[in-house]
Amino acid sequence: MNEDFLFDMETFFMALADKTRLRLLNLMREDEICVCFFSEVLEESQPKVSRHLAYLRNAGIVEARRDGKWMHYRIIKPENDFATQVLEDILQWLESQTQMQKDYEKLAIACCAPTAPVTIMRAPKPNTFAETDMHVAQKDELETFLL
Amino acid sequence: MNEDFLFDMETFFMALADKTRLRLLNLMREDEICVCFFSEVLEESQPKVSRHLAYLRNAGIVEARRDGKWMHYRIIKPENDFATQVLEDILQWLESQTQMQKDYEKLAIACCAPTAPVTIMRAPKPNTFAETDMHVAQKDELETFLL
DNA sequence: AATACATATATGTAAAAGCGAATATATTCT
DNA sequence: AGAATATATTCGCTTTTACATATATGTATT
Repeated sequence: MNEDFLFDMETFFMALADKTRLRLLNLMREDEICVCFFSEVLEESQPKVSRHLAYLRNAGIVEARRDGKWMHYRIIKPENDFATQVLEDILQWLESQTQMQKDYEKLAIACCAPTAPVTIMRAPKPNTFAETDMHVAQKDELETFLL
Repeated sequence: MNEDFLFDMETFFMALADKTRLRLLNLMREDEICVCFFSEVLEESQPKVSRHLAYLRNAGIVEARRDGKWMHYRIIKPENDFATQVLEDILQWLESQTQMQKDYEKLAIACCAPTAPVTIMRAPKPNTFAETDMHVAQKDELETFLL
């Protein structure tokens, strides 16, 4: 599907031209993620996260899946093949950035913490971290990150 | 050079999130181009073109070269390797779009026209088209495009 | 140096995007 | 059904962006 009239480049790039949205994409790069984790990890209000996710969804970059009360968002392959290629490049790019790496570590630690913050206490963990046990080293990091 | 603090992804994508700027990039995809050609081909005012070129320049995507009265703009390799990769993908993407193909043809025809429009009469042609002679078929197209 | 022309910048205004707070909706639990 | 939880949407406001018009700057020509 490369019919250009079906895919709006402006909307696509506008969706990527925002730090919050790039951070959201980064957290989704391996797995679908529940909304409350975004809010917790990025330390942003729930409405703000929700609005930015809607923006990404309108641009055809992510899609949502309902799971009871929870909404999980994940990156999808855009309709346009060129967009898909660009998106893959961008995910690699994000992975290379220190800020994004920090966010991602914080997600990992939040998922593995024995006493989760209230906001995500009952929320379903991303599969990537669902089964992981926390190591001692990570417990130490927890202090640093969640303070 | 992939130090992320040296390269602002937001600015980069914001620069790409505008149709006028994408059209400008498309016209530059093979060669540097003089400002008055942009204005002529896109049928946009010179100040508007100039502002958008400044935007692209701030984002580190194009650079300008002065040639007497004329300013030539061309695409440059961004500082960041990931940005370079994305930019290459985007140029291919542009090339695939019918709107962009039309712009490009119009550039070719404007450069080859025997009686150039006033705005570009004395302007230096892009090298790509500087030596080209116009074919009969293109002369016919001229009527369609420049009317 | 004065003029003319090409390009750049500044300014005023309208449109759009972002945000927090409050509210609405959907789902589950009791 | 009603309360509680998770997410989405709306509203009023501020900030940003885009465009048009006007003005300034830089070259070339005279």
